[in-house]
Amino acid sequence: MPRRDKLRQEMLNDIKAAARQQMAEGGTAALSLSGIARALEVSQPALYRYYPSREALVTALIVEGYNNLADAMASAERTVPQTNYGSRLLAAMLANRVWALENAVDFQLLFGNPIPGYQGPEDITTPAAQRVFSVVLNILMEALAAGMLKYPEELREMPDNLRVSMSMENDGQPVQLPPEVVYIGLVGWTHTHGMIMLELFNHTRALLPDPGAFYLQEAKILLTRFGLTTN
Amino acid sequence: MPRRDKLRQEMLNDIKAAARQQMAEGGTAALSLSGIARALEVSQPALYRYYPSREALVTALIVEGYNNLADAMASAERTVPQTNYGSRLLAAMLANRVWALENAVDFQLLFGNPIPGYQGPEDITTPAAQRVFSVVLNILMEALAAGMLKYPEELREMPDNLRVSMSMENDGQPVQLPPEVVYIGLVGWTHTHGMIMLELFNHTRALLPDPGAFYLQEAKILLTRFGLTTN
DNA sequence: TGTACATCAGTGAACGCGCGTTCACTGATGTAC
DNA sequence: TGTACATCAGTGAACGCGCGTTCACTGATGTAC
Repeated sequence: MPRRDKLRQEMLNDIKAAARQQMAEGGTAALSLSGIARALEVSQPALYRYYPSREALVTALIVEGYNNLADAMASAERTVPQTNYGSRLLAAMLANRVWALENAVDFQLLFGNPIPGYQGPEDITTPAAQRVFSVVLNILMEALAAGMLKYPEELREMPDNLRVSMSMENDGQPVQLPPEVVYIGLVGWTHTHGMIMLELFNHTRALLPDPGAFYLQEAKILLTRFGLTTN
Repeated sequence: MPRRDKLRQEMLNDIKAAARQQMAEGGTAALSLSGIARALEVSQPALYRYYPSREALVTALIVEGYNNLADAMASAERTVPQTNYGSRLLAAMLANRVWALENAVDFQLLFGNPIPGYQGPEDITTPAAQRVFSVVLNILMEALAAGMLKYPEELREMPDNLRVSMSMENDGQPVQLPPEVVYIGLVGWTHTHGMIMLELFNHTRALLPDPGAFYLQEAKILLTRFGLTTN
């Protein structure tokens, strides 16, 4: 890579890092190009060499955020023996919480209030978002194929208005997922998401001495509900 | 009430209404005194007759929001016969979702990203927040007293780091709640909160054809987990 | 290896905008006697 | 009922600030021959 291109890559990363730093201090709404320019000691118009607008920078941060979260979950899950589906799911769920707490502003960017005046290009952000969910769905699909996944009774005859539909890319091949698998994924996602959100914004502080232990316990209970064990 | 005082009350309400209107259009971060002044066709400094600062207005909106949510849940719950604890809880849970969807910005104000530069006076906001949770806890306490609440197995011997502690005012008397009851409340709260948050910010749109049906189903399953029935 | 040109990074000045807050002031509404 | 005074609502002007974006320009880095 030519020298100039390398410097450009570094600058792109520096801008994103400064943006995150800024949001970490003043919240997601505090993201401003002028602040970034100040932090990097360049003039404000210089940033337009790298991102055509503030919106474009936000989009880049969001996409990178989804990818980082998905990577964190995937690499946590990969440390567990492949056939131990319950433990793999547990690892992914725990990684989700840890990532959210350690990257609180990124998490807010992805799952918090919509950014004022920002209308993200969905064709770019939604595939990135699906990557996160796919980490979990992949494990569920493997568990299903191995006959280790138990459909709970209430799903035996799933009413039409609950039939979740989703297809997933697997080695480039679009695969239509069984509604039950997506449903199970959603149950887990909604519950863990709620725990994370409430902990992140301090709503459970006065109640829960150890939110991590609570999270762990509920995650395990979730797994047993679908016939999966961990150890 | 003297005429001037009545006008003052109306103005206080008009300001809050305009603030909500403004946030509904541009998100919670779009709340600005100048915008409110414009909408009400008064000069900007005039607002300082009513709220000493922007912060004070935000605090008022938050407190009112918690109270409105608690009222919505409480009045939904009260339409059900008192001894039908499961149905009362279900009504409260459903009211929670409906209120969040119908008052999306208020909900964001209460449970979304912290407001930039705003450090709320916790001695004012936390009692208001507790009122919401108390609606649910009260029903659980009554169900417990009636012997209708089933502690699930995993709570038989609750480890210390899961012992949630909370006391509640009941007719002015502070009552120490059994950890198990708070725990059950938390399980319900975290799960419903996650479903609401993800639906509110459109993260489940591509997956769930009918988020309301999903919510209802999960709420019912939650109740059966603790031995409560609905009908 | 050297030259001529194209590409790119970055600057300083400027535009137009909205924001929260303070201040001295006017005029209307209420209160005490 | 009338008068004198205090309280309150609201105004216009001003302060100081930060923001995103555009523009014409300079100087450095890379490329073609």
